Amino acid sequence: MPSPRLRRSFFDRPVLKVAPDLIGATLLVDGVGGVIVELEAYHHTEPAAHSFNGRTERNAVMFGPAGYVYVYRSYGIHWCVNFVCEEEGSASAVLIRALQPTHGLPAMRRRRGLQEERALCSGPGKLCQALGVTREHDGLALDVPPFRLEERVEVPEIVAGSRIGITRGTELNWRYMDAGSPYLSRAVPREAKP
DNA sequence: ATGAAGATGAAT
DNA sequence: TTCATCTTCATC
Repeated sequence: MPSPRLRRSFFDRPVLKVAPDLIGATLLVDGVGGVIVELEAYHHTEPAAHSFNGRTERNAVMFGPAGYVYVYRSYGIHWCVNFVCEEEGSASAVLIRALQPTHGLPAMRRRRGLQEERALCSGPGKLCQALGVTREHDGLALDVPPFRLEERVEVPEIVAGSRIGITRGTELNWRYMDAGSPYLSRAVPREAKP
């Protein structure tokens, strides 16, 4: 039987508290998805956050209430999906970086043009392609179809590290991952901490 | 109006 | 390590 669904209020608290609590939750888009095994937190006071320099057309959703989806285009090629956290106006979010595929594997393989399970959702651009997430999803609530988010049933070993592809603000408390998962976008760094 | 950089991924 | 590909945003 399915786990309880996460409500939007789950995200209405500090982004650094939400991030580790989301590891192990299941994300589905139109029934396709899997278990979140890696993500990164972006607080609006961080120079690396898209919201750091204020509201723009692209990041507008980040300035709204918690529990909504922020999708942006990366390198002109890929899509990346975030969940907005904290109270309205705070403009903080978590970037979903990797999933363990559990639902709709055939659809994922078709969209990705690959067979290898490890390669389906092991990166922010990859998982958006596998789940069919695009600009169309920007601004949607994540507790309403096509999105569905289920509570985790077991708490994995969660470790934190520094964010990937970020040159400023590299402290070891922004990237969270399931230490034992083979579906991460990158290996657990040596300096990772519990 | 223009240009430089970018929360990536795949191939070499 | 290179490159594809193009939007976004700051600056001129």
